[in-house]
Amino acid sequence: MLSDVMEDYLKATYVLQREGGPPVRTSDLAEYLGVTPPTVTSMLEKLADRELVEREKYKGVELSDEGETVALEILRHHRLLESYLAEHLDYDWSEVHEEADALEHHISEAFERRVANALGEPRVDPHGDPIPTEELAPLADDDTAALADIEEGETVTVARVSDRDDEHLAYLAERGIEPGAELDVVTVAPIDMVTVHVEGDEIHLPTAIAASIRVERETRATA
Amino acid sequence: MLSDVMEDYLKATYVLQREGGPPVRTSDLAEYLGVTPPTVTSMLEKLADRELVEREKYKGVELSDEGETVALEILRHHRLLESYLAEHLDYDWSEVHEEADALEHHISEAFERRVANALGEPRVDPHGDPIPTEELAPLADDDTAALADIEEGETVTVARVSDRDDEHLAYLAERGIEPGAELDVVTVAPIDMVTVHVEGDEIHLPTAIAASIRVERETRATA
DNA sequence: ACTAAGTTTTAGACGCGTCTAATGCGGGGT
DNA sequence: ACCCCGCATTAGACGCGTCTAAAACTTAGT
Ligand SMILES: [Mn+2]
Ligand SMILES: [Mn+2]
Ligand SMILES: [Mn+2]
Ligand SMILES: [Mn+2]
Repeated sequence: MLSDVMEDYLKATYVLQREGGPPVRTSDLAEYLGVTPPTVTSMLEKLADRELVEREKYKGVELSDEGETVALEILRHHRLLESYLAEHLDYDWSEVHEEADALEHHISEAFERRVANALGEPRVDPHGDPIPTEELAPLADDDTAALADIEEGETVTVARVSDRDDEHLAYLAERGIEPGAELDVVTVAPIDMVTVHVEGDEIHLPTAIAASIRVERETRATA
Repeated sequence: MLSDVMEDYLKATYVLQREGGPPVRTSDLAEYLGVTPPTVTSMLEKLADRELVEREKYKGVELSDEGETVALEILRHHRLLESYLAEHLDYDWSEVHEEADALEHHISEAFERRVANALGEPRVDPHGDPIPTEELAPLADDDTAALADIEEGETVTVARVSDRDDEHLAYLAERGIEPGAELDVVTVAPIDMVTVHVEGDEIHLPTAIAASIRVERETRATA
């Protein structure tokens, strides 16, 4: 009953709302989705009519519970697909995103279930992002920090890497910076640069990239 | 560059052309695709403009070489997906068709390759239909006969079952009539019915169903 | 050769998702 | 308080894939 495109707007709104908080603005969605602002406005009207978002004109939009559920459903598809491609079809975790984006709107509930089952009901995808449960319960708040904000001398564990950019992902993959990796933060931003040690290697990361790596401070997650 | 819908028209044209020969008529496509004849006419014009079909007005349409290649590509996706779902995701061969139909337009060439590889480059799908090669070479002509046309007393091997109808498929699956099964044809059409023995069981098949089961007479294929 | 039946095409419309150009709103700096 | 500027919305258009209703063609039967 919802088009692919509507599902993408809802997913985008969810992601942006999670990182910037509501309301999500027209221009942010336009940029995220690669579309012009008037296009977003008209879609947002449609979504508001269907009560998938609450819209305040000129302010932006916030997902309704129903809209959030749709977003979680698509996110579950996306992340399950990424996990499956990586685990069973030999994809590298840096090339998995695009394929999942194309498929996420077209799989049945049966497919979702069987893939989840084949994977053993995973909780996180290859980038470290949480996979919504089958019941689509709201996700826990994110309590990680950006690598760019860590102090020199700290040791942290990589929790997530942004799946938004293939190039960055490939760059990090080559250097062993992936969810679960331990990082010693050596220097921060002598000039727009973070230097870390990982597995004995010294790696230099532009701040733009370091900002998209989320880390945990204590090793509390090694349960 | 081609829309999903165009791909579906090309695939449908291929299938109909294979079973009825060219030209494929507007109304046949309309019925096959569940769409009205004017809709087909307008799509066929578009396809002819792009030289994917040769069209003779009021007569019908025949695939160009390029159109056939597209059709084979989609058919390859479809049948590879069906095979993969059956083999690796625990689908029954009677429920595989719909999922493949939804996914066939959205997988990448990389996905196609990895799935083919995981399956060991299969030649036929779970319904016994041939899978086009990666190079999309034209398929060999079909030399099977319809079960409905077999004489009483013959023993035949099931080559293919039509994947068009879930209900029929489930019916046949339950009774062990699947590609590779040996059938003794006991009686033909006492009144619209074919009776066969398979694995010791006696099965009665309405002619409508028997017409959609393709069989081989000699056991020559047991190479 | 004519006509009726059936099929195909033309004509005109609609909803969707998108765009560009023009207009409208609203908050921050003087 | 006012003005500007940036952002958002409105207005109007377009291509796609679909439809219904009307017209045109084909063909088979007399
Ligand atoms: Mn998507
Ligand atoms: Mn991911
Ligand atoms: Mn299809
Ligand atoms: Mn099949």
